[in-house]
Amino acid sequence: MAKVIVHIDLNAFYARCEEIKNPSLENKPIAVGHEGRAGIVSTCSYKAREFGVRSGMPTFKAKNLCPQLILIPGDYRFYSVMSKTFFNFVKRYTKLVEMVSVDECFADFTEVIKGQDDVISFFRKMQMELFNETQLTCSIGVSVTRFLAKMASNYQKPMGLTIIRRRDIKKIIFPLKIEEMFGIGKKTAPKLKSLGINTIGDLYVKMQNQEEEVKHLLGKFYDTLKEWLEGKGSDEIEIEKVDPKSIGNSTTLPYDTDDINDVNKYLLDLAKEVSLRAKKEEKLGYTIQIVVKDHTFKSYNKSLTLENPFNDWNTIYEQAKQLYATNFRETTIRLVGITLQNLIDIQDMAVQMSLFDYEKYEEESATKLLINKINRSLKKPLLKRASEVKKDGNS
DNA sequence: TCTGGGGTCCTAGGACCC
DNA sequence: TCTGGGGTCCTAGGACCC
Repeated sequence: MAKVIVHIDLNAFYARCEEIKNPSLENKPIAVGHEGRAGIVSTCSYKAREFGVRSGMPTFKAKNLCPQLILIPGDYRFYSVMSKTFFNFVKRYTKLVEMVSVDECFADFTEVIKGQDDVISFFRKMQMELFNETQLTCSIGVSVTRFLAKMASNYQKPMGLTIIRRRDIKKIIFPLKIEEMFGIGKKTAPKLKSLGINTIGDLYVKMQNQEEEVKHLLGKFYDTLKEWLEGKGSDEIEIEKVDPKSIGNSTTLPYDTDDINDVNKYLLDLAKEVSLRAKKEEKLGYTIQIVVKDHTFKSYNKSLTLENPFNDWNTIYEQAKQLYATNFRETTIRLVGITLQNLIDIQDMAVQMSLFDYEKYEEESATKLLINKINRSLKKPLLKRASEVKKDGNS
């Protein structure tokens, strides 16, 4: 029996929040984002979109398109409160809710819908209820898989409601432009177009006629896409919060620079930020990665995996500094970032060691990492070498 | 005055072990 | 003795999403 999978998307969420805070902004072109170097539009109102303003657009460009655009700095605390209100609202209907980001969720309405003879009216009522209680507007997509529900919520905005049954795929999904397909971005779309694929339906047809060509282009993704288009994609809702796989921070510098001392100052701030977040999440990481964008916007990653996991700012900073110095000393850069990867739970680590050892380990991890590094290079047992190195260190 | 910042997942080559 | 093949880990880069 098919499930009823719903995707709910809050329309122009940040911009709508600003309108709720200050109703005089309603029906005006507004955007959340900051001015100046590297300022971009985070979200804009539908009025602003009429002028061609889009999210991700540099703010100066948005201003050019729409001189009367009202730029508002983000009030992320307020957005977070509104976001929680939204999720709590959905959870009143079903506990099977998966939050995908601040402004969207998947939910399993299979049980809720049983016995409802007018599904459309049911979701319309829900949509109005959300609006009346919170002033938030949303688009709702109802289908049998996550992919189709997502495509459905995207089909009509704002305040859209779209139901896609399996038999509607050809009618609703296939005529859409290929770039409107979830998972196809601005790199893959042109490649598909060069094969004569302009719509999602074209893609599906080519999957039958020119299988090898399309497969070569899409790799492993081919099978996933095919399943999606046949209505056989995943219909599972993940209720539990997913464990982060990495924790990172990055920043665009106020000016391009090749001064390593300048960069180190930013690396220090980033290291502290990453450390703080890792500790809050109770995670340690084995791998540190730095990311750099040069003045032409090309990005580079360099990473390093250590023997023992860590999350103290000191180790993060020292390793990042090292990675930077060995790879980018001569580069003029505009952005730098640090990411901690290969994460494990602190508990898992602490259980293996005694708590006492763990606390000590945390304090000394920077020293210990160094010891391990030396040990590895000498290929000698840890404890023996550690005592020797300590002695050396004290002398 | 081009292009934020947070992520996830995939690919591919090389090192290394057996 | 100069050479196979499988598996895993590490690293770098790229595509995509919100």
